[in-house]
Amino acid sequence: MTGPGTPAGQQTVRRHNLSLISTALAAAPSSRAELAQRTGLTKATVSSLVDHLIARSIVVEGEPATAGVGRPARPVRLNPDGPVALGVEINVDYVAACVLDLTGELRCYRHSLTENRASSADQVIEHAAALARAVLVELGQPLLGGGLALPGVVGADGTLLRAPNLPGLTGLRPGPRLAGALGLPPLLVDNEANLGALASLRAEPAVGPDCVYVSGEIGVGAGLVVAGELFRGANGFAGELGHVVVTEDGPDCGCGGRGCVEQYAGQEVLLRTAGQPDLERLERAVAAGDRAALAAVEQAGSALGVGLASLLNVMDLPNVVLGGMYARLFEAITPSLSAQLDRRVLAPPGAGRLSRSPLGIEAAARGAAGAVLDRALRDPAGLSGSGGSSGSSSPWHTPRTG
Amino acid sequence: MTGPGTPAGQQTVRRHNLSLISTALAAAPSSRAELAQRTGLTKATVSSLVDHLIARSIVVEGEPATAGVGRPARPVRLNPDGPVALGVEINVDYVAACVLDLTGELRCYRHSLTENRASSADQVIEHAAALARAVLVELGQPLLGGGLALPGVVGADGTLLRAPNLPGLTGLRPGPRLAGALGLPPLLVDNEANLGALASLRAEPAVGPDCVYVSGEIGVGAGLVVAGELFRGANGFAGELGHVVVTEDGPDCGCGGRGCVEQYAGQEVLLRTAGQPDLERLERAVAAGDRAALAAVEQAGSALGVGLASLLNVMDLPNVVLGGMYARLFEAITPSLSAQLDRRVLAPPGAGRLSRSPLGIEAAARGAAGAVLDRALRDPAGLSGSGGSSGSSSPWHTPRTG
DNA sequence: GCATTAAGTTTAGTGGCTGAACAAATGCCG
DNA sequence: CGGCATTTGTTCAGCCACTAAACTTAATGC
Repeated sequence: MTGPGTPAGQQTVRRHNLSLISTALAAAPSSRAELAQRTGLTKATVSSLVDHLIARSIVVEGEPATAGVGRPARPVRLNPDGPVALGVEINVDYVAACVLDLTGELRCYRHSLTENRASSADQVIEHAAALARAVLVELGQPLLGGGLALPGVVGADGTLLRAPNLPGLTGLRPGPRLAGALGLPPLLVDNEANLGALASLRAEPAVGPDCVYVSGEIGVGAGLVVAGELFRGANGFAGELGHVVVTEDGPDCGCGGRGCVEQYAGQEVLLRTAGQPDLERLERAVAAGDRAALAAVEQAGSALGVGLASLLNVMDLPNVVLGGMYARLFEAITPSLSAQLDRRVLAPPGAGRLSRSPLGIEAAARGAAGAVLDRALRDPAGLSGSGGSSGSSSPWHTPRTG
Repeated sequence: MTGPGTPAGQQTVRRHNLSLISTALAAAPSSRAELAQRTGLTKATVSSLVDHLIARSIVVEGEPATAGVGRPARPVRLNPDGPVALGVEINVDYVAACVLDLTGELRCYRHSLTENRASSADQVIEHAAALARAVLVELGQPLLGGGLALPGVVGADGTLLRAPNLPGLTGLRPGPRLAGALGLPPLLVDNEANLGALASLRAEPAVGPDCVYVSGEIGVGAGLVVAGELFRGANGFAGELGHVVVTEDGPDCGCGGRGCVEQYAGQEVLLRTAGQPDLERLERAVAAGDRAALAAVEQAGSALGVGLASLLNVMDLPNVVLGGMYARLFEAITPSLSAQLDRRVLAPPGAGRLSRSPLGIEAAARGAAGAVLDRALRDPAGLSGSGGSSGSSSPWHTPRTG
C-alpha cells in the first residue's frame, strides 16, 4: 500500500540532511563550517553528518588550507577514490560505456560503432557487456551501480516500450539482461535523450536547471529537465519531440501521423534532402559550403525550430541544448532554428537560449553513470559502503531501475 | 540565502506528518486507528497529530459509529465549519467569486457577465471585489485566504505578464490590489487554466493525477497537472496550448507566429467560421444540426487535436479534460478531436482519455479557492487558527502569492 | 457477568537536532 | 616570544517528535 505520502521520522530527517551535505559537496568542496553556512545546519550537526559520510568513504578530508587567520579549515570533498558509477549506452549505430567517480570525473570511456538495427538482443547486449567489462577492468574501486541509456521510450519497469530503430530490443527489459551478463545489481535504465540531458546539465551547470536537451540521433528526442529533475511524464513517453507536428498535412510519418518533426529534421530525411550518404559527409559538405547541404540543414533547422517552439510554449523551459547530430551541425542549423524560436516562443527570451552540448557521442553514457551518482548523492543513507545496496529507495526521489 | 535545499529538523517531521494526516482526511474521513493504517504512522503519533489539528479547528470529531465489535471508532473529518477559502476569477467577459469550506464543499458562488476588455484596472478590480464581498457576507466563518484566477500568464510574483485580451490589467499585479480592496492578506494568484485544472481534478479525482485541462475561454490555454501538482514551467508560461503549431505556414497569429492552434480553434475564429455571433447561438445552431456550425466545430476540434497531440507527445499526460467553450461543445467537437489524438499520440491509449469538465464557468473560481485549501491542507502547521498567517512557507510546497 | 475485540491514551525510550561552552590551531602584535 | 584575537571543529546537556508496548475505554457476544 503506497499511499499518498510516506511517514517521516528522525531517520527521515537524517537522510534529508545527509543528502543536503552530499549535494552541497557535489556543487563545491567546503569545510564543515562553510557547509554549516551553506546548508543552514548547525556546525555540530554538520560534523556528525560528515563523520557519517567519511565512515562510508563517500567523502574525504583534505589537507588543511594554509591561509588566513584562525584555525585553518579542513576541506571536505567527495572521495575521488570512493565508489564509482558505470554508464552504458546502447544506441542504434553504436554502443558506449564509461565510468565516473563520485566527483563526476570521467575515469574511462569507450565506444564502438556498430549497426544494431538488425542485430539480435543477445548480440547487442553482449557487445555492450564486453565494452562495459573493458572499462571496468581498469579500476579497483568498488562499484556504486550502473546505468543504461536506450534509444527509445523506457517504461517505469525498464521495458523498452518503443524503439522503431531498434526492433531487436523492443518490448524487452535490457537492464536486467545486461546486469546479469555483468553480474551487477539492477541497472538504472532510461531514454538516451533524458540521460544526455542530465550529462549536459552536469557538464555545464550554467545552462540552468530548466532546459531541453535535443538529441538528434537516428530519431529526434528531447530530454526535459525541470528544476534540475528529469521530466518523464506519466509513462515515460515525455519528450517525443520527433512527433510534434510541424504541418498538419505534411508527409506521412511512421508513427501514424503526418507532418511530424522527424519527417523534416530527422537524420534520414536530412541526409536524403542533402544528398549525402552519412553524417560525416554531410558535415564535410556543409563545411565546404555545398549549397544543397546547407539548404537541407537550414530547412531542418527551421522545422526543428517550429517543433521546439511548440514544446517551449507548452513547457516554458528557458534553455535549449543541442546534442547529437544537431550539435555537430550547430553553426549551420542555428540561424534558421533560432529564427523560428524568436518568432514563435512567447516566454521572454532569457539570455543564452540556444547552446551546444560539448559532450558529443559521450553524452548519454555519461548521463547514465551520472544518474547513478545523482541517486547516490541524493540518498547517501542508502549506501552501505561498497556492493550494490538494495536498500529501500528514498522517499524524496525514486528513479526507475529495471 | 535560499540554497538548494532546506535543513530538516524535528519540526519538519511534524509538519510533514501533519500534512499527511490532513491530506489523508481530505481524501476520506477516518478514525484515528484507520489513519494510522493509511499513513503508516503509529496510533500514538496519529492521536497527537489529530489533537493538534482539532485544537486549530481544522478537523472535528464525529459521533462514534455504532457498528461492529470492539470499542467504536470515533471518526475524524475536516471541519466543515472551520475556516473557508475565497476564490475569485477575473476573466475577459465575466468575473466570478465563490467560497469553499475545508471539505471542498461549495458554500457560495456568484458570477457576473461583463465585458472587461476595455475596462480600466480599477473598474475591473472593484467589480471583482464587490462580488467577493457579496459571497463573503453570507458566512461567519474565519477566512483561510483567497485565490485569484486571471486569463493570462501570471509570473512568479503575481504579475499578469501576458493577457492579450485584457490589456487593462496586463503588467499589473491584480493580487495585491484586490487583496487591498477586500482588506485581506496576499492572494494566491494564477492562470485561469491552471486553477480550472485543479478544480476539475478536485471534482473528479477519477481522471487521475496526470492530466491536461483545456480551457477554451477567449484564448486557448491548458492547465497541466503532473503527479497531482500544477506544472508552471520556469516562468509561468507553461500550457500555452493556443500557440502550439498546427501548420507551419498557416494564418498569422497575434503572437507573431503562424498557424497556431488559436488561429483554428480559438473562440473568435470558430464563431467567425461558423457564422455565429456568440457562443450561445453557436451552441443552439449545433444542437439544431446547422451544417456550417457543425463543420466549423469539427474543424476546430481537429486542429485542437493536432495541438493536443503535440502537447501529449511532449508531456505524456494520459488524460484530457475539456473545459470552457470546449466542454459546452463536447459532443460536437469530440469526434474530430479524438480522431487526431488516436492517430498521432504515441503513448498507449489509457482508458477514458477524453472527458468533459462538469464545472462550466465555475471552474477557475473554484480552483482558486481550492488552491488555497490545498496549500492549507498541505501545510496545516502554517495555520494559526483564523486570520491570515504569514508564516514561512512550507519547504515542501511553495505556491505563488502576490 | 465475563471474555473478546478493537480504539485510543499513557509512558518510557530513542534518535537527531540545537545552542552553548569548550578545545584546537593559527596569525597578529607588542 | 608569549598572549590575544579569530576561526574551526567537538562535546554535552536539553529538547522535540516518533516508536513500542502496556494500559484504559467501550462496545459485542455468549
